[in-house]
Parts: sequence; structure tokens; C-alpha cells
Amino acid sequence: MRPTIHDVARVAGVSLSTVDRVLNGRHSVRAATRDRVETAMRSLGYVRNAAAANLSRRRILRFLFLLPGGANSFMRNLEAEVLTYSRLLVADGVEVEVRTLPPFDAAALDDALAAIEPGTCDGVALVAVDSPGVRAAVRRLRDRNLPVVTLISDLTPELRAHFVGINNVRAGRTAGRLLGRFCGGTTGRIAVMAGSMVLQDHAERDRGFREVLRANFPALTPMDPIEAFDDAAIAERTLTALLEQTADVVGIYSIGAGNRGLVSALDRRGGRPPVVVHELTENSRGWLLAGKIDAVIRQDPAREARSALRTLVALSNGKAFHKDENRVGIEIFLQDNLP
Amino acid sequence: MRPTIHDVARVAGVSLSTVDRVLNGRHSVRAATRDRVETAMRSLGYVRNAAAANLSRRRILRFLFLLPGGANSFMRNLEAEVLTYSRLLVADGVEVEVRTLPPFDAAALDDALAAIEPGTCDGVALVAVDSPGVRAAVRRLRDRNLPVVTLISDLTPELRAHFVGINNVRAGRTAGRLLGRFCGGTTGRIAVMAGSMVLQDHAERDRGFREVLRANFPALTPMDPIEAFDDAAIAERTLTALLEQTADVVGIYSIGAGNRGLVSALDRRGGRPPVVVHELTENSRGWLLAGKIDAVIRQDPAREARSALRTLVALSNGKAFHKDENRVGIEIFLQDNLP
DNA sequence: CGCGTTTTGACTAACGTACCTCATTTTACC
DNA sequence: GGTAAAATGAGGTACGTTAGTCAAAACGCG
Repeated sequence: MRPTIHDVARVAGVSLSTVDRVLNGRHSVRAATRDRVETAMRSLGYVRNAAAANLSRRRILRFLFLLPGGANSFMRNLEAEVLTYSRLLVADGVEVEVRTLPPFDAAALDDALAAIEPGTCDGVALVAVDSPGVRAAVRRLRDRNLPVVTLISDLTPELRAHFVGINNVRAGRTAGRLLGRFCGGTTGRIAVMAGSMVLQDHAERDRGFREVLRANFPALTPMDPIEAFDDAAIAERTLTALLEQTADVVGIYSIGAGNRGLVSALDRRGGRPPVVVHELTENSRGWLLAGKIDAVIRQDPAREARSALRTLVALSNGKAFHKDENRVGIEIFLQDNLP
Repeated sequence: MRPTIHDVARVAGVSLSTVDRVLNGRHSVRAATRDRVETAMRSLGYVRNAAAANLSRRRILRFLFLLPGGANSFMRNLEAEVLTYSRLLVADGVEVEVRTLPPFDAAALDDALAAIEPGTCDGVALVAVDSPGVRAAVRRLRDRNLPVVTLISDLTPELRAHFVGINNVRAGRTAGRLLGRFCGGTTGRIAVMAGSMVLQDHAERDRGFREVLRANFPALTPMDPIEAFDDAAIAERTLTALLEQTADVVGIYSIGAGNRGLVSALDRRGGRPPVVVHELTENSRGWLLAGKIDAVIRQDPAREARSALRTLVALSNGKAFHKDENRVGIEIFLQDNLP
């Protein structure tokens, strides 16, 4: 049988109340008494029963997720995963509200954060837009002891409790090394297609990609990024034009969405250079299997949703959470290791 | 406020006892009554409070992990991860016993499974060795409603509740495709180093590797596997000999452990062909960063430990567990996407 | 030493569910 | 219609913790 606070009280020679006071930092307890209680806990190997504690606290944990709205398929996917996983957590007394905000709108995020009433929420996960207002709002939440987790896009580390997402520079580097190796010693130019370089994550991937090519594959020259604004038609048109004008394209890196256009453009030509894209979708999975692209790099939105939620739960329960467990990786998929 | 069984009873117009009977399938309840209760549950969106239920059941969940003993570093790693994660679960009333058995010993596994006393254990995770005795023992456990999860190595699917591990044929295919691409059109032979082809997982990886080379990279010819028995000295000696005898080795695939010997052998030569190995360790991570090898393929033992434990917990609580959540992937690491 | 202040103890109700007993009602069947 | 059997109700206790109240004890300080 696991020891309970009753056992701790008995061994420490104090009352239940005192154990409770030590455990929950209530009234003042003399240092000597606290020591005795803590020693007893250690010697018994006491671990607070999380189920009983939460039950007694009659506490349901309410978390707020602030995600950018709009058509961005990655974000919609992430939203769906958050909702899916939170349904599983209902049995453990967790309630999740997902609110979508105008994308890239610091003021809207700022307002949403400021509007959080004390006592109505036990933790926040947000896709950060870095601005002084947002930083101030997050700081206020932290001062209220509300755990804040950043998702996908980070803030300064001292403001948030945990960041769930990938390092996009390293994602770009990974793409660069993969494509560099796939090009196998040929010389030529690499076409780069992005959603928009205004997006921080796209810009970071682009940077990492170029770093690696410059340092490790000097025979490959990345071209200026085409901005396709995640639109298949634009992507197809501009890429087709580029391929017609440029004879020595020996590889293609697609940083964002709009890959349908990329594939159509390539389909109409005979042969194709190595292609590396981001995000695993039904489409990109099919293209990988069909041999229309060579590798997909992704961050798993399902794991990100779960990590964010688990982190919030752990922080709210005052549990140490395993950082490693809640880290998401930069995954590489070829047609053989698809999930 | 979330609805409780009291609410369900009120709405259904029955007593608490009856709701309890329906919920836990105790005495006989008339179909009509059961219907009313179930309708009430649905209309209220009732979800059983897992914390309260387990508390009341004064139930601690006891799980048994049966892992192969011996020096196999992957298994030792896995064992450590199981212990680490189970420490986190203590607060939720989970107790884990890890028992190591002689490796590849079906009889020992069989005995260990048969020795499980009813009532002393709520679920088993094992690294399966397929034999009639083991299958029978697992079937008996299943008949006792004890959830059984296979780890790393599977049994026939109908016997176990879940398998946590990777498909090694696909892992080998992944290695093959990666190495094939890295070799970039050159012609020659590929050296293959395994622990022992008696190991099923090594044999499967070898098979997948060859499949891909044959189908997609006909210019690359895999050589017969060197068996190094996970021993660095043997690996170094045999690989050195092989490289001296064979001029056209254009790639190396290491299926198992003993990579220290591989790296030493390569270190003593000028230049090296592309190298793909399995398992991410402090060593292989260092070699990747130092450019001594090109890619590492792994299954994450930490995630496998967590998945097995979470699956057992979910099954014991009668919860639907998310299959996807508890699946582990075949991960590819280059020096840029290391965790 | 006596005072006021801290610290501690004893006790109680509650959280939502499980599980038990005993009594009562309803049903099925002849 | 009467009987046994089945179904249901009522009520209690317990799980381990939280969170309170009130009284008693110990302490610090002049």
C-alpha cells in the first residue's frame, strides 16, 4: 500500500493538519516541524495521490488555446488535434477552449490575453506573435501564476513555461542537407518556393537552408525564393516559368504550402530534380509514395497538441514534467517510413 | 459543472444504485432501464470521473514488464526509460515491475508469463519471443482479461492488445533508400554489418534494405552481411579486412550495434563512403555531428516506454486509447535535426 | 512570569465513484 | 392469483486529499 498523509503524520508525530499545511504551504509552520514532516515523507516515499487531490479540490482545469485563424492548413490541423486530444482529457477533468484569432495580429492576441478573467482559466497555450503588448500581457499572466505555453512560434524563454515547436532554422538546415545529398555532386541551382517570406518560420527555414548549402554544398546555388502565398495556381505558374527560364535547376525546396501547384508543374515536364517539401498531408503522402517528391519534413501537429496539453496539466498539478517527453522533433519522411 | 452519476440518476429517474449497476455491469438490469440510463448519460454528456473512480476502487495498477536481459544497449536503454516514466506515474497510482529474462529464451518467457498470479498484476508488456508456449501463455492472460502489450517484437495481432515498436523491414527499406540516394548514382558494392542474422529484427532490416536496393538502385550491390555480434573489436577487424579486399565499396549500412568499431575502421582510412547506422546513442550523435557517419535511423526507446505504459493504463481504465498516439515511428536523423 | 502571537491539533464536510447490505417493488410463470 | 425470482431503491462506508473552524498548546519577548 502506498503511504498516505495519515502515515506521514503518524511517522512525523504531528497531526494531519500539519502535514496538510506543509504539503500545501498554508499557514506558517515552524521550520523544525516542516523538517520532521519532510523527513517522514522522504523516508516513507510518500507521493501525493494526484487523483484524490484533484477530486477534493473539485477542480476542473480550464485551458485556453489561442490559435491563428484563417485557412492555413497546418493551423487547422493543429486545432483539430487539440480538440481531439482534449476530448480524451475530459475524463480527467480538463476543459479546453480553442479560440481562433486573426493571424499575425499582435493587437488581437494582446486583447485576448488581457481579457482572461482571473479564476476562469488555469493555463494558456498560444502561437506567439512577438510584440511589446503581447510580451506585457504574457508577463501579467505569469505574475498571476498562470502557466503559459508557446506553440509553434516562441517568445522570449523567460516569459513562458515551455515552448512546443521546432527550430525552423534547423528544419531548413535539415532540408538543405537532405537535398544537398540527394543532388549527389551535381552542379546547378536550387529553386526555393515559400508561402511568404514575411512569415517568420518560412524566413527561418530559408535561412537554415542557405546556411547548409553555402557551407556544405558549394556546387548548389539556391535561387531567390518564389513567393506563392500558399496558392497552388500561383505556385504552378511561377514555378513553370522559372523552370522554363532556368536550365540548370537541379533541386527544389518547398518551404510552405501550395505544393499541389508544384507537383502539377513538374508533372507536365519529363523528369524532375530532387524535391523536398514541408508538412505531411494526404497529398504529400501520396506524392511521396508515387515518387513525385523525395522527402517530407514535418513537425507533428498531433504531438504538438498533446505536448502542449500535457505540459499545462503537469504544470497546473505542480508536477515536474519531463521536458524531453514534451519536445517535438523535426521529422524526415521518405516513402518507406511514413506513419 | 460536469454531470455526475447523481445527475444521471435524476435525469433517468432511477436510483444511484441502478446507474452504478449499468456503469459497472453488476447485477442484472432490465434492458429498458439500461436504455433510460444510457440515454440520460448521452444527453448529459456524462463522462466517468477517472480520478474518483480509481480512488474509490482504491486501486493501484500493477504492471509487469518482461525485457530481455544481457548487455544489449538498446534494451538497457529501454529498461531505463520504463523505470523513468513509471516514476512519474507513481502519483497516479501505477506500480511497475521490470523483470529481465535470458534473451531469446522462449521457455523463460513462457515460465515468467505462467507464473503471474491472478490479482497481482493488471497488465503485461513483453518483448515477444514467438513460440507455441509463449502464445499459449499470452492467450491465457488475455482470457483473464489482462491487457498484454508487445514491445519491440510482436506476436500475432489477435493475441495482444497493442504493439509498440517499428516495422523493421520498413526501417531497413528506409536505410536502403537513404543510402541509395546518398550514393548518388555511383556504381559499386554496399557493405552491410549486422549484430547477428539470427536476430529477427536484424534479418528483417537486412531484407528491407535489399528490397529497396534491388528495386530502386540497381547500380548498388549489397554484400553479404558481416556479423559483428555487437562487438566493436570484431566489427573493426572484419570491416577493415573487407575494405582492403574490396575496392568498390561505395556505401556502408550498419544494422545493429558495434558502430564504434566501424568508425575506428573508417578513421584509419582517408575518405569514406556514405554510412547509415541504427540507434541514436551519445556515440552515434557525436559521430553524426563530426561528420563520421551520415544518418542515424532509430526507434525512440523513451517513446516506446511511454507508449507501452500509457496503453496499459488506458486499457486498464477501460478508456479508448488513441492508437496513433501510441505508435512509434522510424526516425531519421541527420546532423541538423538531432533532438 | 505573563502577555500576546504563532503554531499545532482535533474535527468535519466535501469531492465523485465503488461496492456492499437489506428492504421493497416489479416481473415472470404456473 | 399466488409465488419465487428478478430488478430496483435506499442508505451507508470508504478511498486520499483539500479546506475550513475552533480550541489548545507552545513560543517569543519585555
